Amino acid sequence: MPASRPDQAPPFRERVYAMVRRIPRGRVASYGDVAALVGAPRAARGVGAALSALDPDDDVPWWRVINHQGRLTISPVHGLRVLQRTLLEQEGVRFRSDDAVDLDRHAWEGPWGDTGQDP
DNA sequence: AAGGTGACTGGCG
DNA sequence: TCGCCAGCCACCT
Repeated sequence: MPASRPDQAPPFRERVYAMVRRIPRGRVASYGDVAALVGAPRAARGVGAALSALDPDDDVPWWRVINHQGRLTISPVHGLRVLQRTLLEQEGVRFRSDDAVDLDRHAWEGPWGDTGQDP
């Protein structure tokens, strides 16, 4: 048996993608929440960087990740911010008059109950 | 290999 | 309550 396993844990980005894929339709999570769920509670910016590196073909629901205030902090270039809002609204996510998502109503509580696995 | 960047946050005035 | 500032982390030259 090998004495060491340096590559046991998947790369940061892969863990982020795997977690974001588990966010249910019509729900949202903050960058910080996702970071904490993948074991890097201070890497909120890293989550944003990981999502910005996604290809259009990837089946990762990146639009369900917003900032902790419920606002869309994605770069407005290329119409991405508008796209994100459109996709969320199509899933039934409601925005308040101040352009923030109603977190009390749509915030994802985490993977608990998703598969019955407790941390 | 060292420095710069960004789809973040929390703290402070 | 709101805006600004500095800290943090992963990734790319």
